[in-house]
Amino acid sequence: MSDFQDPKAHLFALVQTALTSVAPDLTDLTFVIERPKQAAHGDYACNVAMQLTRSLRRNPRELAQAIVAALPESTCVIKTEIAGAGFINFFLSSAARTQVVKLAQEQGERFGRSEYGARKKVQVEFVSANPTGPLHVGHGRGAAYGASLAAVLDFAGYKVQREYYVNDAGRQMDILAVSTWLRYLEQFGIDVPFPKNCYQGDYVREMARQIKESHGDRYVHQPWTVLEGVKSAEEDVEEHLDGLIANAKKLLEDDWHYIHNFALNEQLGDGRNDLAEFGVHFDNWYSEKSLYDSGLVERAMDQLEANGHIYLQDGAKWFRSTHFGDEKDRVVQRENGLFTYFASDIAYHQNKFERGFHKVINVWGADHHGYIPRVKGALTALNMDPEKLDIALVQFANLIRDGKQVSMSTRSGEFVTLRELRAEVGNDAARFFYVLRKSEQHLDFDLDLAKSQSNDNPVYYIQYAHARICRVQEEWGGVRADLAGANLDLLGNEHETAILRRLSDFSETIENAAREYAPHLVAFYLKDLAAEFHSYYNAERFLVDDAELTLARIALIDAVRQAMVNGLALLGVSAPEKM
RNA sequence: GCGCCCGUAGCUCAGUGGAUAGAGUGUUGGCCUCCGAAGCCAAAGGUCGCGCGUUCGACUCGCGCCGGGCGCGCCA
Repeated sequence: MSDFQDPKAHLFALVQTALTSVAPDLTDLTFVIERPKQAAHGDYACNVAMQLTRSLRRNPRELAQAIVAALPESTCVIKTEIAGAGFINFFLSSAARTQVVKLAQEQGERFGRSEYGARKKVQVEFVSANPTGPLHVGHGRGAAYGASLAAVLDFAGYKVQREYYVNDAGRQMDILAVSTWLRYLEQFGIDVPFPKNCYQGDYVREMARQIKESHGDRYVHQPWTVLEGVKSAEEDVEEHLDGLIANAKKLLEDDWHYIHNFALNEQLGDGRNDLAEFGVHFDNWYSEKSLYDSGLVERAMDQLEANGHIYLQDGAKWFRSTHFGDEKDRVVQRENGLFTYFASDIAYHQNKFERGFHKVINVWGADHHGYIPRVKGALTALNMDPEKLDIALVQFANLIRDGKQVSMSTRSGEFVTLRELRAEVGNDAARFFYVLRKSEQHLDFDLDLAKSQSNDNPVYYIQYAHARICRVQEEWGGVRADLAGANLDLLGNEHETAILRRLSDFSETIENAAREYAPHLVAFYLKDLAAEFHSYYNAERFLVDDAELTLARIALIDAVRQAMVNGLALLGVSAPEKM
């Protein structure tokens, strides 16, 4: 019976056996066993004869004949034929075709899992948005993609860690803290003009209000002290802001850390809740600040310097990334002594590698693509293998409302938040919509379309198929254990054959999605499966007078149900029994 | 200017180097006395941006163009 566990692998082995007599000298031949597009071409087709034709200088159809003649006997195969340019088409026995139904019964929620990843440790780092405000719809795409990718990798047999890199150090957090403080001062009538390059959103006012409520006027300072020695915003907006930050630190002393941490924890907590409601969870939240506190940044810089990849110019320290294919060298330590974001990022990636992953996968917005050469260069410079780092670039998600693009900017406060999006279209539709495009494709998220009680929305199409199956099974009234005794040889009409083929491809689809970092393949698979089910539903009745046939059909659609439950779970979409 | 991504039906998009390129949506016409019509069936719709190359075979790989998006800071 083990032959039937995976018919495709079985056929592959048969062909390889045949090759040992037909072409014993060829060792590095590549060929595939694949699903023909048309059912008339059999259950599987093999292109090996065409691949052989050049090296053996023989007619491909003749070679196909020779290979077919050399194939070992198999109860799996009832017929082979040679077609087209030299394809070998295989027609499987009923038992081989229907074994997937038994597999689904036996494996249940594990149906579709595989050992493809061989328990190798991989890390998926995603979202990693600065905790300086609510997550917006762009982050949503990274969240949905990363979560689905991680789930797919897990299902394909990898040991997956989901990580969020928290940018809790650096200037952006200082800007959030000073923004909060200035809003706080406003509540006491302290008139310090709120800079344009501070965070404008109402959530900043809300945090200021909370601080006032808990601590009264404790953090109030007079405007002239706040502005003392600060360059005017008209002169230089960035230096103006840096001056405000410096004064805030000086005036508030230890209280600065309170405000800073309060704002950080509020925003990080808000993002964490938002993501959890979206069905997106992380195993590890890695703090950028901890890289400094534990000396990892300095250690990484020292090692780069010891390896001779750092030089001094204009008072700053530069990493010679051009040596590793980058277009220019990059500053790691500024003239003022502060490390750049790049410096902590080098230490972070070094640390990731030291944690022993087989693959480290970063999900980044496509606008960061120019950043890849310098990070890989730094890893190379630290004697690490840059091939172990994969960057999955996710293209922009634009939001369309009333046929127009909505502008998004955290600083200006004009963004549409992920929370708002979820409220409008629902978590299921949002999760599914986000992964229905391959990551390299720009996504226009049409709010009006997604909002409209959408028959257009494919998630309903799939969920409806699932609900229909549940309804039929309810009507049937039997118990799932009865299905083990079904005579599956009764399944053979056009619709049943198509569904059996589709179900047999489930596990392989997951593997492909894992290999290509392409969870959208799962979404499209489920759409196709649902379409075949709906078509079957309309063409045939499941509950018929013939009890044996009924049982076989219920067994089949139960396997469809299982594939849908498992597949939708990977995408973070629910599988309701009623809609 | 350089780099990355995209270009497939009117529109939105799938398509591990294989046989006659597929869905959804839109248009037109059908299907509920029957397990849920949020469904199904059918018709119509294509120089796969253009050119050259590799290959037995190219939407798929390579090179060069054309068009669109994004990125090229001592920002993160």
